Amino acid sequence: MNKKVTLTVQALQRMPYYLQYLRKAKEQGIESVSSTSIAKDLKLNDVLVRKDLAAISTTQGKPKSGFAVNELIDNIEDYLGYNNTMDAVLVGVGSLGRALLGNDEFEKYGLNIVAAFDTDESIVNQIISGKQVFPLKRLKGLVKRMHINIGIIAVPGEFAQDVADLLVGSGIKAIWNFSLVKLKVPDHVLVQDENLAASLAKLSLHLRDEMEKN
Amino acid sequence: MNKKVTLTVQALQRMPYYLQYLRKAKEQGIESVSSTSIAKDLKLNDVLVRKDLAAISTTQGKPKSGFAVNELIDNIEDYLGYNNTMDAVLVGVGSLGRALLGNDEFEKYGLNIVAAFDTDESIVNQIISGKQVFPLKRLKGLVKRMHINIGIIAVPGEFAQDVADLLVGSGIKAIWNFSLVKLKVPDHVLVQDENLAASLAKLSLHLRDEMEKN
DNA sequence: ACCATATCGATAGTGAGATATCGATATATC
DNA sequence: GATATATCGATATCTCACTATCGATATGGT
Repeated sequence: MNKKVTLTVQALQRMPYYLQYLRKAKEQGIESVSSTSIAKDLKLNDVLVRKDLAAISTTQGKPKSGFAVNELIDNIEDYLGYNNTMDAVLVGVGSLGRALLGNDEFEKYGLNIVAAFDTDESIVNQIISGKQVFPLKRLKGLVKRMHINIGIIAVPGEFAQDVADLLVGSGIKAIWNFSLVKLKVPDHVLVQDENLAASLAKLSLHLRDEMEKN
Repeated sequence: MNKKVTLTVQALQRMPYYLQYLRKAKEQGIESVSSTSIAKDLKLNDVLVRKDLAAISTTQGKPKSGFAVNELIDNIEDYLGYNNTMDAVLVGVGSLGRALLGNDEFEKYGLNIVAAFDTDESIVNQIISGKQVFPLKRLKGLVKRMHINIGIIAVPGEFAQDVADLLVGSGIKAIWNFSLVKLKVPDHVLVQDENLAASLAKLSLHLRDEMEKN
């Protein structure tokens, strides 16, 4: 059973970093870590780390030694649901879609892409990275039959809303959206936007600032 | 010339959405838009939109009509540097790396990947999506000669810091980091972390919450 | 030409998240 | 076994992004 805690969005986003850090520590045979040292290595405030860990940890940290690595790892994995996998379908087998299909890291994070969909005749029925590509018209049936909860949108912006509507109509509960379009969906459906353009914008601005210094 | 304004990080991240929205409006022949309507469609607060646009716009918005679409597009593109391209190198030609190489969208955002690097002998010297893959040892020479400013890290976590060190040593000014490792770099180097695991965490939690309702 | 109203910019208020501080406590050292 | 100290949890404070409100103004409709 999971503890009934509600982390802030930001805290939640830090969890994968903690997990990565803890796993690495475990590999090195370290059995307990302090929030201070985590904070230093991850460039965070130590109180912040302590609050984050306190929120998901079943046991308290001990003065002088800190938190038990193994337990923390279990707690975080449990909280993030890395143990019970989520099934997903992917729509749009372009360059980005192929990458997502081929990314074996996702399984570690509890995501399992069971099938892909596209309208392009030349791609349909192929098997890419071990996943079959189906024609889009078969999406609804498949999603309903297999009780899939997550849809990944990797199509060009102009088709994103249509695909979203289709996914929602098929009973999907969450959408991972790689297009730049703000999707209109019912309240109970979560849209997680992945905004690569925003990252590029930050890079661009930093470079401009650096240039202007010289 | 760019205006000397400093947007907050969050505002900066919204810019690509505004841009996408405005381009679509332009396609439909719309000449002016109000911050109210943008806010409604993008699910943002109208005052927020107004502040964002005021920060980058050269002209003011007019009551009853709003902002001139064409001008706003120019302003945002100018601000985000979509017009003068940034050259980048990519390190790590795994599934993710291939995807990034193949993503033709990046060019629209001003990013141009000029070369890729990997240590895997079987990949080196191949041409993938029109970009040549070089052995990692040649990175420093190439980056220095071509004055590349951006490095993209798409290698497994355990090698990420080493690659970062190499990039920094080659004179790179910004790193786009797709690994989950918090990189240690000098102050003048910007690290932009792309945290897909965090997105998955959000999806996972939302699903769990939805399940518990029933 | 006038009026109603949508939109704007500016200022003040709110709230979530991050940080600083403090006393308590367990452990390592002597 | 006593003491010094690193670490913890709790509370208070601060910060900054976002939101709500208000008067001003230009434009479309009558």
